[in-house]
Parts: sequence; C-alpha cells; structure tokens
Amino acid sequence: MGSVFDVLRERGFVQQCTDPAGLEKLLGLESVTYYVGYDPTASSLHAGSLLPIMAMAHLQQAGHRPLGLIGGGTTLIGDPSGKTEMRRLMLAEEITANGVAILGQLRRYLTLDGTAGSFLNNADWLVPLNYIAFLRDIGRYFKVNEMIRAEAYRQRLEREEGLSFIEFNYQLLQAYDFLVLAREHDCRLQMGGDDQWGNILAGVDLNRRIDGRESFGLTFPLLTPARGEKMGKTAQGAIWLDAARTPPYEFYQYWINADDRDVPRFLAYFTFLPMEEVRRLAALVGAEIRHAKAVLAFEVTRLCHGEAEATAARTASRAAFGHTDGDAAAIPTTEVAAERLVGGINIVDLLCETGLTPSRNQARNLIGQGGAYVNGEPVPNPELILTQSHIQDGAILLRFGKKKFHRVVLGA
RNA sequence: GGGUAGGUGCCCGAGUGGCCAAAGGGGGCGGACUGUAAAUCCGCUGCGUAAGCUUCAGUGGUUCGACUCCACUCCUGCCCA
Repeated sequence: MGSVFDVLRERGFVQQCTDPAGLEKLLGLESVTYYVGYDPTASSLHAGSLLPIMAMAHLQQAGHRPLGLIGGGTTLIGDPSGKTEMRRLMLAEEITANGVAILGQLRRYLTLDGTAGSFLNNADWLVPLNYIAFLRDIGRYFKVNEMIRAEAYRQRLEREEGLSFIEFNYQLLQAYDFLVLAREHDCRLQMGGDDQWGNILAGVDLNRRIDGRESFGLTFPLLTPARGEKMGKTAQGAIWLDAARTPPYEFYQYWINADDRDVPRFLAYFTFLPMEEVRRLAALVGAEIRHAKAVLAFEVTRLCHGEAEATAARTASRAAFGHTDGDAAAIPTTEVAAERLVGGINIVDLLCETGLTPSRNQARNLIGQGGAYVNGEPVPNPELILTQSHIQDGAILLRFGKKKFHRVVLGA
C-alpha cells in the first residue's frame, strides 16, 4: 500500500523536496501539520490554484492537518517571484475581504474547522512587527549574496523593471511565516509552486537556525499547459473558482477544451480518480480522448461546484454541441423583454447585448466572416432582424464561432 | 542628487512634422480541415452603418497639420554620487 507521499509522487505533485525520505517517513509516523500560502490579490482563486489545493486535500484525506494561509500581510507588499512587474499595492480592507472569499473556496476542498485544519492570515503577525526587532531577530540570518542568487530575484534584477526593496523583503517575511506557524501550530511542512522554492527553503533554514526545529519544504511543478498562457488563464481572462465570475458551464468548457497533451496530467492533478482509472483514460488515443476530457471536465466541475451544477453543465454542453437533446439551461443566458422581440431585434444589437461580442464593429466583422449563427444557421448579414419566430424550444440559441453559445430567452 | 536612455494599440516592437488608426511579430478571434484536440492554410483584430470620432505616459505650447518639435510633470532602466 502506498503512502500519501507516494500518492503525491505518483500523481505528479512533487517537483522538489528538501528531504523526500525524511518527509515520507514523518508522514507515515504522525499527523503532520502543513501549509500553503495563498495571496489574496483577488476575491477568488483560479484554476491555477487548484494544484496546491488538491495536494492539500490528498494530505488531509490521509489524516494530516492543513493550514490555509492567506498572505494578507505579504500582499500588502507584493511578491516578486515569477512576476515580471511590481504588483499594484492594495488596500488592507480589500485584501481582508478577498481572504474571506478565498476561505470559502478552500472549504469546498478542505476541512478548516480549527481542528482538522485551520485558516490563518499572516497579517495577524506581520502587521504588528517591529522593524528594529525584526531586523535584529530575523534579518541577521539572511545573506544578500545568497538571496540574489535565487532564480526569482535574479530574473528581476536582470529585467528592466527593477526590484524594489520592499519586494526584496518578501522572502524574509515568508520565512518568518513558516517560523511562526512552526512555533504556534507545530507546522512541519510548507508547500508551494516551484517558483516558491527559494522562499520555502529560507523558511526551512530559519526554523533550523533559530529553533533547531526540523521542517520540510515541497514544491509542485509549475503548470504550463501545452498551449496558451499560464494555467487557469485564457486570453479572455482567468478561469475563476467563483461561480459568479466563471459560471460552472464555462468552467466545464475550459476543461473539456483542454489540449490532448494536458489531459493525462490534468486527470492526475485535478481529480481524485484512482490512478488506474487515470491511466486507462490517459491511454485513449485519437477522437477517444474526448471521453477522457469529458470525465476530466465533469470531475473537476463536480469538485468545484458540486454534483448538481456539474451535471447541469455537462447536459448543457452536450445539448449545445449536438450530442443529445438535453436541457441547455446552464448555457449562459440573457433575458430580453418580449415586446422588443415583437418589434424585432437586430442581430448586431443582440450580439453586443449578450456580451458575445464587445463592440458592434466586431459583431459585424464576425457576421461578415460567417462566424455568427442563430439556431445553428449562419447569419447572412448584419441587417438580420430576430423576432419571436426565431424562438425554438423557448430560446434563441446564438453561437459565436465553433464553441461559444448563448441563449436568449423572453424576460419580463 | 548629477548624467543618460526611454515610456507607442492585449504583449513585444517600428515610426521621428502630413502618405499613421499607426509597419512587423506574438497573442487572440473567425473560416477551411478535424475529434468541442493539435498542426496547417486563408481572413479579421480602436469606436462608429457611414461621414467621421477618440488613441501613441500626463499637461500645456509651436504649427495649416504632431506619435513625431518645445516646456513642465509623472514613471522606468543604466552610469555616477
């Protein structure tokens, strides 16, 4: 029987670890408290954050104790790691509100009841810090020549943007976080993206040097999808975990549209399917891969938004793409007053109103290129007027290109 | 603080008085081909039905006319202190 560490390893979560053998042993001996920090820079986490969340969930399922840490204090400064430019400084109230929202999202994956796991904000101990005391007690352990050797800082130093002093301090604060968590919550393990390796190491070092306490660090691979931007980001924007920002239907579509090459690891990372099943699905070839994508999309959506939403998203997706005649209600929908349809609505106006198209020019452009459809029929010209006769099964189905659907229904 | 080089559309990056809504590339989008995949090929990519309008860090100025010239402001890199 494999250990949790084996599970993490097998699923591809382990990029670097300060002491794999030691950590594996510890995880086998006792319930270990571990943490991952999340930056409350937005009121929602996005698909990219799912990787650490899933890792945390695997560990909790094995009986270990997660600490969900919000970087409320560090976000007041800005993290330079892997970022090409300095973050906008944010207001404290905004950061706190974001933290609350993020906690709600973490709770869908983790139990953070204060016993099985906890939720913390580093603003609690970072904000009251005394500068002189901090320099004396913590700062003395950091060597600048070592720090600038770290990849994250080196990149910044080489770029044109420069690196401000407060950002440079991030590593000290993150290391200090680990020290505090180790002392007050007996936290033994910090995990994070591979770009956090330097910061995590700094914390492990600090624990050893100040308290003589052994702690561990583990990083996840930085996920770069086969095509496109960072994980969880599309050119249209991020894929948020918040249903208000990214409706379950769109969330589902994001995953079902995954690149073939990403499917095997996505299944391992973002679902709890047993690895035998993952391997079976990953072995599919050609058009069959679509089955694997459907499973991926459903599972990830189910974990994030629940069974009902996932089912609705799947049904709507199947209906939209012509696989079945199911209920398409989960497709993004706009209500239009009945009387307006009596007079007739111009297709360009409607395209803009539904948000399918950001401007009238682009709506016309799309129509000109044959990329706009009403109920599956290409829109012949921008002068097309839609009336009640276009309603089919209670809605007008607009389509933008091959994949973007939108329903228009009668409203009050 | 001194010197110097810069700030251009989603990003990178040309442009250096009119021919510029602004080259080129990337990205994105549409079409064809497919499997709601990739690769490839073709097209589109500020707003406006149009006339036209608003963009090239900001403000003011010179000029018939400025992204291009001048002044000041803000921001950034590099060198010096």
